[in-house]
This record gives sequence, C-alpha cells and structure tokens, in this order.
Amino acid sequence: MASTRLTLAALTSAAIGVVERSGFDALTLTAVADELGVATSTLYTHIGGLDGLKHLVAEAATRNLTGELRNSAIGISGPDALLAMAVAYREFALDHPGQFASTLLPPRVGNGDLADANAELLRVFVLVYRAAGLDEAESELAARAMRSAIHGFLAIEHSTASRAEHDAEYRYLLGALQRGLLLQRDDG
Amino acid sequence: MASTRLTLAALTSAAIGVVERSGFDALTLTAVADELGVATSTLYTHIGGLDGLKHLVAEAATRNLTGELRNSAIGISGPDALLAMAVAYREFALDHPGQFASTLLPPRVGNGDLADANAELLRVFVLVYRAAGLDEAESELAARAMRSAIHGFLAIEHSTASRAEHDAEYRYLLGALQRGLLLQRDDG
DNA sequence: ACCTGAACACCGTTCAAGT
DNA sequence: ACCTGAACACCGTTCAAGT
Repeated sequence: MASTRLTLAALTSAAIGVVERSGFDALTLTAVADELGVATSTLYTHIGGLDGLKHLVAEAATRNLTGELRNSAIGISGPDALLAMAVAYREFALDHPGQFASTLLPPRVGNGDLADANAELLRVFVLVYRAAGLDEAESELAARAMRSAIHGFLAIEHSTASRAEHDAEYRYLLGALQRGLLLQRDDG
Repeated sequence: MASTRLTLAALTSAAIGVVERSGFDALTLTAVADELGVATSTLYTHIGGLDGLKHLVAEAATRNLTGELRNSAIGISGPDALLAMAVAYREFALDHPGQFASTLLPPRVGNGDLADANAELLRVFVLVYRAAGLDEAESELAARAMRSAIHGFLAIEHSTASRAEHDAEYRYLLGALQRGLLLQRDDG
C-alpha cells in the first residue's frame, strides 16, 4: 500500500510525530505502523521491535535537544552561555514533553547510537566550561555535574508541569551549582 | 483459594517482591496476582488497575528510601549529615534498582499518598539545611536543589550501573553544589 | 531484500455470577 | 463487600507466503 519504500528516516519521523501528538506512553508499534500505512510486522525489518523503536525516538530526541542547546549558546560569552543553555534545556522539556520523556528511560547496553547522541549532548556542556577556563578533565566533571542537576530538576518538574512556580527554584539551583563548580578548582 | 482476605499491605508486599526480584518492568497485574494466588481481576477491588499498582509501589519505595535516609543521618552533625544521606540515597538506588526505578516515573496528578511520601522525603533534606543554619525558606530551596541533583545523577547512573567509576563524579557534584548552596545565602 | 496477513501469546479491563 | 471465571480488546512477536 505504501507508495515508496519505507526508510529509517520516515519511520523515525512518524514515531516522533506520534510522541509529539500523544506522548511517549502512546508510542506503540501499532500507532507508528498505522501512521505509515504499513503492517505492524513490517517494522521488524527495520528495527528491533518495540525496544528498538523507543531507542530510535530517544536518540532522535537527544539530537534535537542538542541542536537547541547549540542554538541557544550562539554569540553568548562565558558563564552566560550556561544559563542560556539551561533555559533552552528546560524549554525543550516543557514544549516537547513526549520527546523529553523518551530521554528519561534507562538505555539498554549496547546501543551505540544512543550513547553517541548522549556524548554529543554532554560535549556541548563541556565546551562551556572549557570556555570558562577549566581544563579538559575538570570541564568533563563540571559538565556531568551540571547536566545531572538539570536533568534531575526537569525530571521532577516533568510530573507537576506548573512552570512559573518553579522558575525561582531552577535559578537557585543553577546559581548555586555554577558558583560551586567555578570555586571548586581553587582548592580542589 | 486464598486462606485469608487480601489486604492492601499484602498486595503492596507482593508487588515490592516482584519488583525486587524481577525489576520494575516486570511489575504486571498478572505477576502480582500469581504471587498472591488470586485472580487478576481481584486486584481491581483494591487498586485502580495497573496505574494504581505502580503508584502503590512508588509510594512504598519512596517511604523505604526516606527511612534509609533518616537512619544514615542519625548521630551525624551538620554538613556531614548531607554527605551521609547522599551516600545512602545512592546505595538505595544501586541495591534496589527496581524500587528506585519506580520512583522515577512521573506521578499522575491527584495521588495524595505519593505526594505525601515525596514531601516526607524532601523534609529530611530540609532538616539538614535547617541544622546548618539556613532559615526555613532557604532550606526548602536548598533541599529541592540538592534532591534534584542527586536524583538526576542517580537516574543517569541507573542505566550504566558501573559503580566505582562514578564515585569521583558523584563526590564532585555533591561538593560543588553543597559549597554553592552554603555560599548563596551570603549574597543572595 | 522487503512487505503482508494470519496466527499466537500475553496482559489489562470489564462484568455477570457466585459466597 | 469480596472474589471468580469468562469474555473482550489491544498489542508485541513470529513466520510462511508472496513480490
């Protein structure tokens, strides 16, 4: 019934569409196959079942988020870039809750593509701390710390979804951790 | 077939048992009913389907975690109590991955019991910052910040599960944030 | 190599009927 | 009020058969 051959890109696009429209919980093989106009079993030619579909979405969502972070930091110098990125991270989580939820699930081992996407995301944070004067090793530690904190805050906020109330709390966390990270190198 | 009437406590205990043994993904109504020796439909008399079962486990796991945090901080003064609690939090996540995973899922609105359990967990952190000299409002901000950071770090670690490698990163995050939080009040 | 449709297993949910 | 068993819907997965 499909006019053209099914590609991985089309499959990914359809899956992201389902998640954007109906949330991550609605991501099923049936829903994606229906959207593409193919039989459910067709998907097995391209991906490893439901688990593979979830990883495909998680990888695409992670790359989308990374793109937003890069865009947000363009032309902003030093420590302000971190704040801009943190704001962009949060906006992604609030504007695309389905995609954000897909990045929260623990990835199974042996998924190189998803691991790559996560490494790229972390790299953006590392570059901020490099620009702030930290060396490579310390920048990696700082990047992981900041990303963990942002991730945790947004994961908890993800359930309540009352945005304005948490603005002050988010700024408080970012300010305190940023200050602590930049002090750490003086007597680490 | 059941010798006694089914209680909510017995249902919770069986559900925690399934999660401890087979992980959070294995938590199904069928598995819990089999463990209890009742029909699956019996569970609907006590809980609101699969979603209710997951919330029941999340609440029990949160209370278990809160208990561990309280125990870890007994007899430890001031800032050291925070470190002891952070270590206990991590040990709970690593020793009980199934229970920990249950606390990661976004709670639906209107679950008063789970919200209560989360408030109690947060309260333990608030008390640490009160003891460190912060006032109530600032202690609540600090508690949320620290809990978010710990939660995020452990959620990310939850997937990789190579404990020793992340020890230094965890201490780095805790040290930096703790330092930043205690400085914040001087010029907030 | 890719796609289909039928078949199967498993699970969540509802409900009339029993005690 | 609690429990059962049957029934139903939905979904993931496999596979022989088509192109």
